[in-house]
Amino acid sequence: MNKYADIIVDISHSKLDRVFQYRVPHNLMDKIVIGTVVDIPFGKGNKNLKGYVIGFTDKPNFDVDKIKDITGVASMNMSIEAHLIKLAVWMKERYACTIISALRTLIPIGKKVNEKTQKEIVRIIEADELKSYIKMWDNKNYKALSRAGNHLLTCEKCKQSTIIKKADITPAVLSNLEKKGIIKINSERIYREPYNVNNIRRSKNKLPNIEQQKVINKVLSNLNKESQVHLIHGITGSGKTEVYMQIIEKVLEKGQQAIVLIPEIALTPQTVRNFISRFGNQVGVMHSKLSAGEKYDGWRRARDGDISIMIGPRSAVFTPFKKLGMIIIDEEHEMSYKSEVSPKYHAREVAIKRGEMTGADVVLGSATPSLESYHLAKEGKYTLLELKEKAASTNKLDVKVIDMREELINGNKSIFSDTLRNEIQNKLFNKEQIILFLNRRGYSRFVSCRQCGYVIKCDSCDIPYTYHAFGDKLICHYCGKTINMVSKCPSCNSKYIKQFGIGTEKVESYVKKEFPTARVLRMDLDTTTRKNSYDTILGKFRNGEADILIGTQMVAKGHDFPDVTLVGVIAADLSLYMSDFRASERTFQLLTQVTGRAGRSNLQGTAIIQSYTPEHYSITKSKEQDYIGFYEAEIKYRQVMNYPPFSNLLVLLIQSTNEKELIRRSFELKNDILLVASRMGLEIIGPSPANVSKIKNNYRRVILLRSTGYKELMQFINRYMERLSIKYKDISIQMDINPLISY
DNA sequence: AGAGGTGATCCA
DNA sequence: GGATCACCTCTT
Repeated sequence: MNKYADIIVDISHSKLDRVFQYRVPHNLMDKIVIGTVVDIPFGKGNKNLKGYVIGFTDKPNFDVDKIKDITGVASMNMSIEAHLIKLAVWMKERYACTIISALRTLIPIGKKVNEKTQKEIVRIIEADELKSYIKMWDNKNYKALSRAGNHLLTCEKCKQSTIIKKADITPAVLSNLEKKGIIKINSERIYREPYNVNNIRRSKNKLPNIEQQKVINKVLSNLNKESQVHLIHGITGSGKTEVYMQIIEKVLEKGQQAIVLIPEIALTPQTVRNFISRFGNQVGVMHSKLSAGEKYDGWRRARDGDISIMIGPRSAVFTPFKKLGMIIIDEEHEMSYKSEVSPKYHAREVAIKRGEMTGADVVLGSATPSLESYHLAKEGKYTLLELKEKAASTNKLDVKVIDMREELINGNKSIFSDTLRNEIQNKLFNKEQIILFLNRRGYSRFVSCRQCGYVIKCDSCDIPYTYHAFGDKLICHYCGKTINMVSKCPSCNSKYIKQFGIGTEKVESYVKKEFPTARVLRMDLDTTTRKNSYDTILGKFRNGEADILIGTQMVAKGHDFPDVTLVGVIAADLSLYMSDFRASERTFQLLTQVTGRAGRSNLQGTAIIQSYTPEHYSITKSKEQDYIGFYEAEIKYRQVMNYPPFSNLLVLLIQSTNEKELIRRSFELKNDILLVASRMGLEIIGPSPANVSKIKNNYRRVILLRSTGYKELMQFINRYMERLSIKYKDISIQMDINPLISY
């Protein structure tokens, strides 16, 4: 009886996103299982391609005479477990992507890499015998052999690279020695280590406080039972990392493995160092900036059980552990957990699904949980665990909100309120450190003509240029286009050009003007383009080489600065009035996070929030450091407005280089959708211009579909979207389900 | 995706 | 008739 495999072909195209059947040759029967990556002949030229085995059958539903044989198991042995194949199928359903793009996300190795080996030289004869060899070589003037021999006298075993360097020889000399029966060359597979493990000092468990112990016990009590999601709501400095580590310790003791997700690649070095100091060589790293070889080795070590903890950003959720016991998601509210490219998956959702499939538990941790997660926790779907005390004995943070309208009335036109200026002065005098936060890079937000009001815009995007003082340039933050600063209005030729709004560069120049003796560092996208600049700036600041750190949101994330006693938020309203229903949540999270940087010192910490709308609950609740108060207010708003978590959204982003056609076709599309969608209970909003209505010469419109249930949205997509995207192939339609960014 | 086939069109 | 090319079909 012949056996046939259901195979997904490794070509990313919607037309090929279906099962193809191949015969399993008898000699490969026991080698090919669900999850095996195989080589197959495909198409008229029998082109050799990779294929992913996702199932088997005895009776193929294709003409048996036309079915070809599987060539063999693919090289590099990239096969994965069956449950990960199921996860890919689930992703196809949930995120409306192709199976192949889901599989490629799970198996992230594109090009072929070599396994790295290290050769070890072992002397297999006695020293005396070697000495007589050396004498003979010296007589014959065989200098290289003699040098190698002398080195081998001192050590019985050494690395090939060592002896080559120390004895100044070539590998040919070594193979000669091996032929003579003097040494044996052992080849050993070694793994590439992205981070240097050796010079990290080992640390022990810290004694948890009562609260931490309770949380640890609660999570551990569910190990090896049905998968459960725990949400740890822990204030900044409550010691969440220690809790994670002690949970993982027990997971490892049970012979299981753990994944730790962090929001950004930039946070990996410090997290990895932390975990290595506790768990040594059981720790691996995975992220997209690693070299192909490092990725491959890390992936293989995880799958083959050589490591037990994987740390990384969202993609690490796919780590092919075979005995996965725990997935931890730190800062679970961060939007970086959702992919912005297809498959547009959310790592939290994938983690929870993977937990269901494998029995692994999921721990979500945050000082400011996402509305979605906290809502589910309150409904009892997740265990809600609280850490309300600071683990270390630090002082309570004092947060002040300054009404900038009053400053203006009192004649203060500066970007610093009197309070902030005085506090900066104070802290500089006391040699304490300061962070100034403003969530916009560049010098000023836009440039316009005071005579005719013309705003200078990028000609490929519908967005004003941002002025950058460095280089005296105008830069489009959407397409990167850069032009020289103008001295005359391009429209009316007047020379009354003025810059409006503030960015981090401007803050820096004001700081230098008002506090000339202060040593200043700036950290934003513009100062962190080079490879290590991010760590360099942080390192300098932590070493006390600067008094003031100015930066965008990258200064807010998870850093521990024990000498910072003042955080100044220059303009808290920036993120508040964006056309995004998540603006309040984002603002509250950001303010809580950045002000928290002043709360890690033994000295009294102060945070000053400058705002033009100090009465907004994002700001007042952040001042009171009252997450629950914020949650109660925001969840009501979401309910009244029927926004997530009370509804599910599907964004159809429609793009074309032809604006008129785009408008016409987007209305046609809406009419095509109207009947079926409303019959399915979906609400249709739009089409309307996207937030940024043109990027890189592509005009953008949005149709929003809203539904109470997730299922209805998926049904809509599965039934109609494929047909519609064919009918509307003249304009591009992209889908995003429950997006975190606003279109 | 990529190979191969088909039919329209243009040129002489 | 022959070359060229846009536009399809098909892949197990």
